[in-house]
Amino acid sequence: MKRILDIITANMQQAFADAGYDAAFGTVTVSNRPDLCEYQCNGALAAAKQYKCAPIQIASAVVAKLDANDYDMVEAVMPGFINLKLSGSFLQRYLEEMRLAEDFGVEKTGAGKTAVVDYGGANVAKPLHIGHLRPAIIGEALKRLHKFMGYNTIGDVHLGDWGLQIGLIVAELQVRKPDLPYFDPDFTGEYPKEAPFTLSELEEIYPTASAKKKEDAEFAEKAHVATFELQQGHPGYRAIWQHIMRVSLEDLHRIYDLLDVHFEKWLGESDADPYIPAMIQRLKDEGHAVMSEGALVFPVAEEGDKKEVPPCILVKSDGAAIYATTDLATMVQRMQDWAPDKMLYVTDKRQNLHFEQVFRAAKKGGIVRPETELGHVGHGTMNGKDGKPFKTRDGGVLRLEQLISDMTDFVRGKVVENKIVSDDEVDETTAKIALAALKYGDLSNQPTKDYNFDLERFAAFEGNTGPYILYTIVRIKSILAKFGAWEHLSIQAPTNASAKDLMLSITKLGPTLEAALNTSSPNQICAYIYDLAGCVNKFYHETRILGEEDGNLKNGYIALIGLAKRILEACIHILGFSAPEKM
RNA sequence: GCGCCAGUAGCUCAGCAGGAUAGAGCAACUGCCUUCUAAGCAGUAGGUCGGGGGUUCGAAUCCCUCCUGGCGUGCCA
Repeated sequence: MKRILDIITANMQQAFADAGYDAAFGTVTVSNRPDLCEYQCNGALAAAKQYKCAPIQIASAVVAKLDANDYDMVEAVMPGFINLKLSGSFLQRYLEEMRLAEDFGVEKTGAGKTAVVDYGGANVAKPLHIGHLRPAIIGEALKRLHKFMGYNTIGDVHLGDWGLQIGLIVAELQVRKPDLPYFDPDFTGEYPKEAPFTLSELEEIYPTASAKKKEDAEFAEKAHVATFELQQGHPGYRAIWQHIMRVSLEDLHRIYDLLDVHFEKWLGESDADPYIPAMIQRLKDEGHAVMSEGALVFPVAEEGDKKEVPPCILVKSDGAAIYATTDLATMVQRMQDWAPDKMLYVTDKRQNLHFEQVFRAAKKGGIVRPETELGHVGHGTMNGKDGKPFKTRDGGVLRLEQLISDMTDFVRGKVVENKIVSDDEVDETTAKIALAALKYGDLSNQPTKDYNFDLERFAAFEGNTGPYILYTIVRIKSILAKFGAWEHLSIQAPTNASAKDLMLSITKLGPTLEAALNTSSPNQICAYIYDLAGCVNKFYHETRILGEEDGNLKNGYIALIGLAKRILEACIHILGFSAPEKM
């Protein structure tokens, strides 16, 4: 469907042309003075200089040429604004078309394209902690947004499952349990099916080994050797690695499920490993990769750089690969297997320069096509309520699972207190509200900014929060349930100001989603549904819906809130949460 | 040193392809439930948009400069 702004702008441009002025001045915007009008055009002010006459004269001349059929009000006001109000019948037609169209007629800008969203960044053998929350939530929302906009989407968790961290675990395990068959070079039988550690042991082994590495040079050397041998295919170490993967993945799945975050692909650095040798050879052959200070690097500095851009390091001076290498090799794999048009990386913003380097190398080295879109969504840090890094009472890193359960416990208390839902529905309702509070609290901030996590504020049942959005939906659901079948009812022209405001808000869905996609900013969707929910609540407050005696009018009201509900639900689905039946 | 980001109401944040009176939420205060869920709605109060220059008829928004804070800046991810 055409955007309303495009329709009005086209009208306005025609009017400018008809009045003898450059049509380019006819751009219409949403009004910043809703008390005066719904849409405005400031072109006459800009045109005044070029045509050397008073802006109000131009505005008046244009208004005289404007086809007034679609408007309730068209006026030129000092110093030269052109103010517009849409007619009720125009809105009625537009919303009815939205109601009947698939996905509300939002233009599928990604149709036929494939987008890979790389988010998560979980490491095996380490529990998810609060640092993993933002990439998971933001990445999931961006992936779903791309899907809604027509892209074929592939979410990849891109596990940290390779390299020194595994070597450290192998080395530490050997210290603790040297008699295990994995360490016996003469062992020829089948390795045990059971892992030689539990999840909680595993989660303790890694930090212990990591700390030991710093103090114990001999141990560090062992870990490096183990890493090397693992990568060379040492059967015992590979078997341990398999155990680590199995035990860890099961737990990672469980936690991501709690967040309603789902990956299409559970690939990781280990999957990129096989692509590295050929890639490096090719980059060498083509002269992209050169030796520098003992390392093999890919220079990516460009003329006009404001800052010094260091080269991408492909092979360290000790012969090992590094994260830039696996990131590039991962691109090789993705291009080969999926040929995506777009790759989006959701990680901490501090990795910005790294991705700048990798993207440049990917383009220069022909790893991706020249037109492949590469983007880094660098998110800010989630800090504690006091604005300082989030820590547990004893100074440790808070586990993601703990954060979720803290939020859930807090919300459960309120749900029970309200006594609206029956006992056997408490768990499900609580889970939905808690997830909405957590995700909306995060997503309503700009991704790039740091923000402070405040459990009470996010789960507050008033204000600009996830629960407020859910409550609005629940109210509508309650009315619709009492009304009966409503899906077939048609939108009618607005009968009062709050109905019209609600309709105007609904029309802004498409532009909002497009803007959110183009700027990778789910917060724009949050701002939109907050506005929409406000319009719904105001309409709800001012209009007796079920009590309306005029059946025709009542049907129109029902159709309107039904459409609002569908849009709200579509939006929160993109954001990654859902509404309960009651709350 | 160089680069990037941020500085808007007491607090948390929108707004920033220039436009009319800078917007929300929280906190404070005031109204509105015998009527579709008051987890709601309406209102009052609260701001030198970090400072200073400049461009413009018009700047929170663009340019310059300074201050403050955070981050990055070749072999961690």
